[in-house]
This record gives sequence, structure tokens and C-alpha cells, in this order.
Amino acid sequence: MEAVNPNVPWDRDELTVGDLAARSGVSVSALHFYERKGLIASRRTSGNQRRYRRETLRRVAFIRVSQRVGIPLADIGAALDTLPGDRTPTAKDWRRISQAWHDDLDARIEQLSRLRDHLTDCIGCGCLSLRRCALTNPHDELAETGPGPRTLLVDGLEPDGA
Amino acid sequence: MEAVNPNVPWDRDELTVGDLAARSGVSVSALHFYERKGLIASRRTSGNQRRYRRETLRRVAFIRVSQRVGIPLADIGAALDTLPGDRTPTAKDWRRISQAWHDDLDARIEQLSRLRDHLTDCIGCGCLSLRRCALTNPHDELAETGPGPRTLLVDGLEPDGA
DNA sequence: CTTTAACCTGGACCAAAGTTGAGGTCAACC
DNA sequence: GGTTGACCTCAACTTTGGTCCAGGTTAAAG
Repeated sequence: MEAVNPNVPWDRDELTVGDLAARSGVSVSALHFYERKGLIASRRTSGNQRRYRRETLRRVAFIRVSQRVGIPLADIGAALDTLPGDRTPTAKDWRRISQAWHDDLDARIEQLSRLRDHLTDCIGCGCLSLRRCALTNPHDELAETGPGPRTLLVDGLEPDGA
Repeated sequence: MEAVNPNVPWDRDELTVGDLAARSGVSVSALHFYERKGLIASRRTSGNQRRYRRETLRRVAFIRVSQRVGIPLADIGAALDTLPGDRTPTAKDWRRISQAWHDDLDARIEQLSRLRDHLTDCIGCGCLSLRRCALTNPHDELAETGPGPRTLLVDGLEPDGA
């Protein structure tokens, strides 16, 4: 009862990339991609094939849930980096790092609610007087990253231009 | 008092691309981009320069607010296409097309709230038992577009795998 | 009439989050 | 021991929302 699967010499609690893909619902190419980005790690067999610890399944699940929440991969990776490297993460570890997402979600829900509530005032009324408009005030950091627009809505619009 | 600015022969309620950029807070390159995408339109002078109707200011403001809400440009364009082409859109027109964003925001706020409330159950507890997890159920359409992952979180994860 | 600022086009480039394909190897089954 | 399916790497391509640059033209002011 203590023997692992006798078909394989190396420790068989490991998963191939195909196994991990099947069990996590993430494509093989995405797993390769996550590995290149340092979000997951693997051992290599003598034949250069990847073998993942079962623990990786939980990491991948965390990645997907985090993406669902709207967190970019880079941030997810940073969070994963705070997990202990010397031991298998515990429930407490996962609770800690997911707490940040909870707070993030709170903030974004609040932001969207504000936006929704002012939408009627601003576009809804047809005036779009952005100088006075609540939507004008950049309360958020949504569009700060990347090569996007440098300015959000700034003033300069007429009280009733156009 | 009825004369327009005598310096210019053509109707001077028009804006140059620089005017529009300054007044909307959107860069010239972005305005060119919007025009290529059909979100805004311009007349050309004899010297091939763009001239925008003042009404365009309101369109651009609508575009920016919509992006703030999180709507992709293609959808914004589709909404703008429903505006009347034969007359200047009225307050009622703007109210109508912004109503869709309001509903969209409602839906997304609801979705994020669900996600937040289940986050603690799922990651927070450390189990990540995605087969039973509320996060597993694809209630949304967030990740349906583009060359992204074909599958969200699907079942196949162990009750307590890894 | 000249100068200068603003305009024009086209193409290259950025990031994110992967996918797709070519060309080649590995492993497991019969 | 051969076939088949899974695996490997590397590079190119995708989408969205733009920016930046080169090389050339226009418009307005002096």
C-alpha cells in the first residue's frame, strides 16, 4: 500500500502538462506561458518533459480565479511570490493572499457604483458637461498603466459645448 | 451679429483636430484612431485637413465616459451607430444609448459582488475545491471574446487536490 | 513672402495574454 | 520495434487601444 504506481520509477504524484491542463481546464499553451512568466514551476524528466507537483493545481486554480477577479498576471505572480518557498502553502497562506483580492474587489465595486450613479447625471441628461461632471474626476487608477491615453477626461469642455 | 468669424470663409463652428484634442483632453493620435475606427467623422478642407462639427465634442466625451465604464471601442461604435444620422442627436438620444451602459454596469457590479462574496469561501478557506465552488460556475461572459482562453474554470479539480 | 506651428499619411511599435504552427523528440501500447 | 499520441522549443501572429516617428504639406501670423 505504500508503493507508488509501479509503472513509473519517478515519484508518481506528479502531473504531466496534459494532466494539469485537463484537471485545471487551462490549455497546455497557457500553462507553458504561465511557466515562462514564473507563475508555476516544473521539474524536467530525463527526456525534458515537464512534471508538476500536485500542489501546482492549486496555484493554477488561484491564477484563474484571480484573473476572473480582474487581476493582471503580473500582479498574480507578485502575490504568488509571497508564498513560502520552503514548504507547501497552507490554508492560511492562501487566505492571506486572497484577502488582497477581496479588498481590490471592494474598491472596484465601489468605483463602478459611483460611475453608474453619475452616468445618469452626465450622459443621461444629454449635457455631458464634463467640467462639472463627477465622471471627470479621476478617482481611480484604471487607466494609468501601459501605453494608453495620458489624460483621462480633463476639463476644457464647454458647459454645453456642441 | 449674424456673421461668423470673417477670417474664415467656411463655416466656423468647426473644430480642427487640435481644437478637438484640447477641448476633449484626448490626444490627436487617439482622435485619428477613433476616426479610422468610424467612431467620429470629419469634413476635409481643400488642403486635406480635418474639420469636426462641434457636435463631435459630445461624441468624444461619450466615448471617453463609455471607456471609463469599461466598454470596448467596438461596442461604443455600435452604440453610436444607432444615433440618428440625419439630425443632431438630442438629449433623449444620448439618454437612450447611455441607458445600455447603466444596465451593463449593474450587471457587472452584481457579478463582481458575487465573486467577492464567494472569494472567501473558495480561496479564503484554502480548499479551492473548484468542482463545488461558486466561482466555477460561469455566470458571466467576461472572457468570451478575443484569443483568450477557451475554457474558464471547469470541473476536473479534485475535492482537495494538491 | 517667409517662417513657424499645426496638420497630413503610413508604418513601426508597445503591453497583455495567450494561440498556432513547424519541425523534432518521447513514451506507451500492440 | 513500430506506430501513435503527447510532449518539446522557437517564432510568428492575434486583439485592443492607442503612441511615436519620418517625411512631407498647410495655414496663419509677422
